[in-house]
Amino acid sequence: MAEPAQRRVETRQRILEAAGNLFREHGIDGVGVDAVMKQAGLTHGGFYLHFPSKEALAAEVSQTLLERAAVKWQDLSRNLDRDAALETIVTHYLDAGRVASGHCCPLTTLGTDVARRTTSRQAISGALRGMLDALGRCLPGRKRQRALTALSMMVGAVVLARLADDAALSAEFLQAAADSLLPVRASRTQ
Amino acid sequence: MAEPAQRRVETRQRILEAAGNLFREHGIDGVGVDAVMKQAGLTHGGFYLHFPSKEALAAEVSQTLLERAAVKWQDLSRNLDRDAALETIVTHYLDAGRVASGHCCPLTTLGTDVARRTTSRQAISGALRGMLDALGRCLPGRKRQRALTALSMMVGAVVLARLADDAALSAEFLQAAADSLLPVRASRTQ
DNA sequence: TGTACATCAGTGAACGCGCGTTCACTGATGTAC
DNA sequence: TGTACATCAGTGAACGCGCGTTCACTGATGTAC
Repeated sequence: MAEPAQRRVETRQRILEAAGNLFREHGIDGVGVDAVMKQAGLTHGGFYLHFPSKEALAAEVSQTLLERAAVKWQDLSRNLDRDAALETIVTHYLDAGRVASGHCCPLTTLGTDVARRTTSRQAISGALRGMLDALGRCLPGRKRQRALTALSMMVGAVVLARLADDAALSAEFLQAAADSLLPVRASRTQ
Repeated sequence: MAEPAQRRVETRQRILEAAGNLFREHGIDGVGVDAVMKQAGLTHGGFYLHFPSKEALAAEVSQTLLERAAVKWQDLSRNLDRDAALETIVTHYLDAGRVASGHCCPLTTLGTDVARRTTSRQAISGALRGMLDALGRCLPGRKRQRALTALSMMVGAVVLARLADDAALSAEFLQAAADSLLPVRASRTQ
């Protein structure tokens, strides 16, 4: 069966997925429309049946990825107890494999790209607020302050881990951030 | 007098300076050779008298800016007492005006750009180590661990402050990081 | 059930703009005599 | 001191490639009769 409308939605989704991976790995300016379409198993001409421009795709990709992360954190922080939620969020975020492969948080890979484009700045702030809320729910004490510094530390650690050419230094950044954010676990993690 | 060799060096320096500012503000891919040369008060044709390619310029710019920061931190950490050095480094790094104007640390504005280019990754790691050493010298206790998390937090706070479209949220990130890193001052800073 | 037609996602050649790079030329400065 | 020449940083027109975008066409699927 697979009625045409359904098929169309699936194709669009494949393009978004392909772009999400490629943009995070090589940057928005580092990937052409043809590469995205090839990755999605199509040819470049069909792109404009699904998106009005590359810029629009970039905006939707970063927005979608960020919202997905924010929603996931919100769910975790509501459905697990504090410590378990925090540990899940932090260890997943700082996972060395994901960082190395580029499948990591769009804040760290597209942050500067997106900061320079006007498009969807507002949606990004919304996602940021969602992430901060979720983190605050998992943290004791001065929640707002601690959520702000925790998010900063996670983002910075991933940015720096990707920047260091040396795997050992990369790992140090990720490990130090994890130990600092999950003090109880610090002793047995390593 | 101003012998020609001297003049040549100065011109080259002007180009580097112009590129440093423009690249940090708009990204490497967001600025053309012609824009850099115009900012330096020249026309684009002369660029290749000073640099073999735009890519080479980008590598030298990021390397120079990072080394400059690393050296400055090293000097501060050696010539001031601990608390004063730390306060100078942190408040300067997290200065809201500099962040907003784009004259901030190249780690936060060129980080992802540079992470994707092979050029000069090694020099960058060198600068990172220098910054970590300097920070460690200003911090008590487990110096290495604290230097890693402090640098991560500063970098992340600036990245997030630039990403947030809302000035209040921006300021929150910078303030929270400063308060966390300079606990003694926290009460009187605000 | 079979044939003719309509729809539309996808194809791939072509277009055109932006930008990195090249090159013949200019004009200011320094040197030789 | 003045004139002729050499040097070379800088100019700006031109080139060509990459890439975003367009468009005439294809071919598979669904509908009418």
